[in-house]
Amino acid sequence: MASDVRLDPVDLAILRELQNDARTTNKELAAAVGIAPSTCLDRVARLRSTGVILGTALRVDASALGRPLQALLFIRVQPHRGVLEPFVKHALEQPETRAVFHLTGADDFMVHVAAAGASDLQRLVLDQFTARPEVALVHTTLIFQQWEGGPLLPPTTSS
Amino acid sequence: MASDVRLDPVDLAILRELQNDARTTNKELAAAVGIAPSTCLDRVARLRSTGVILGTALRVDASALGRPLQALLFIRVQPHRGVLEPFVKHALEQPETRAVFHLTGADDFMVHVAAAGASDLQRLVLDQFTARPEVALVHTTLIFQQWEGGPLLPPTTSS
DNA sequence: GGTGAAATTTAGTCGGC
DNA sequence: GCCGACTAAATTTCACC
Repeated sequence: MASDVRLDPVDLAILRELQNDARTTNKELAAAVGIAPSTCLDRVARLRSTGVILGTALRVDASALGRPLQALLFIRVQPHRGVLEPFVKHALEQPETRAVFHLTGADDFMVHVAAAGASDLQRLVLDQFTARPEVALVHTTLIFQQWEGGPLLPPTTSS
Repeated sequence: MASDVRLDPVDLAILRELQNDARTTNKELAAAVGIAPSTCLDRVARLRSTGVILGTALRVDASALGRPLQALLFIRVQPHRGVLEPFVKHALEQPETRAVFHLTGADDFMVHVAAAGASDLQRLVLDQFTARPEVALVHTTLIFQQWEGGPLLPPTTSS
């Protein structure tokens, strides 16, 4: 549903604009990319239906919500198929979990969490991860600061 | 600007709704949380002005945009103040970069990237990171799959 | 701080090019 | 595929509680 979609320069301009601010009105968006509002509406609808645009997410301040301590948990699980799905499910059920990554390498998973403080993080790691039977090892790293990259756009091909 | 903001149950309901779908109309949102549309507009505006809501981001499919290979780069830099800012700036300037994290522990930074393929990733790591003088070591891990967590909400306090 | 109705802006539809 | 006029629905303002 989302592979090899043809994106012309106008589509790319739309994606760039909306990634800066997904609340941009269709009218402004059309003016910014140089097409009529009705055409712009079609373009965005197509980008949605083809799966290029997956949705719009609210960016919230974790500190303002009382979760100022963010960390990465690197986790090794027992090498059996069938433990992966329950593990991921359990990780996603924790309110502190922001994202889960299944990785190559020595550590099987990385879980990005936002905790209320050191004691909350300690409880999360020990009770919700280390204590689980399929979890072999948890290594915790704190996040000092983080930055978001610019708009995600296709690689520039010289074809 | 964003610390110790008082959030009542209505605010939390608004945040939960909008994190599910940031395009929810104000009318629907008001109905969902049980207040008048105009009141709801005030609430959301306050959440924005107080910095709880930082913005709305478009979620795009990296594969659909021709960047199907995502990876984490763990990077150690020379232990001198003054190298951090230029390094972060350079990392964020790469079109493949999705996010940059400054970490505790042996590795100073983790850079989340989305590449067009193995050769693009190789070029990125070698030419844009390993080649830089302040970079001491780069360790690359591929991402098999990733999941997003649920809505980020304040910890439930029993006060 | 919350509300309901009015005024304004926007999204979304449709026939024609 | 793109445009421009039209309809429907939304946002936003405001006087009042």
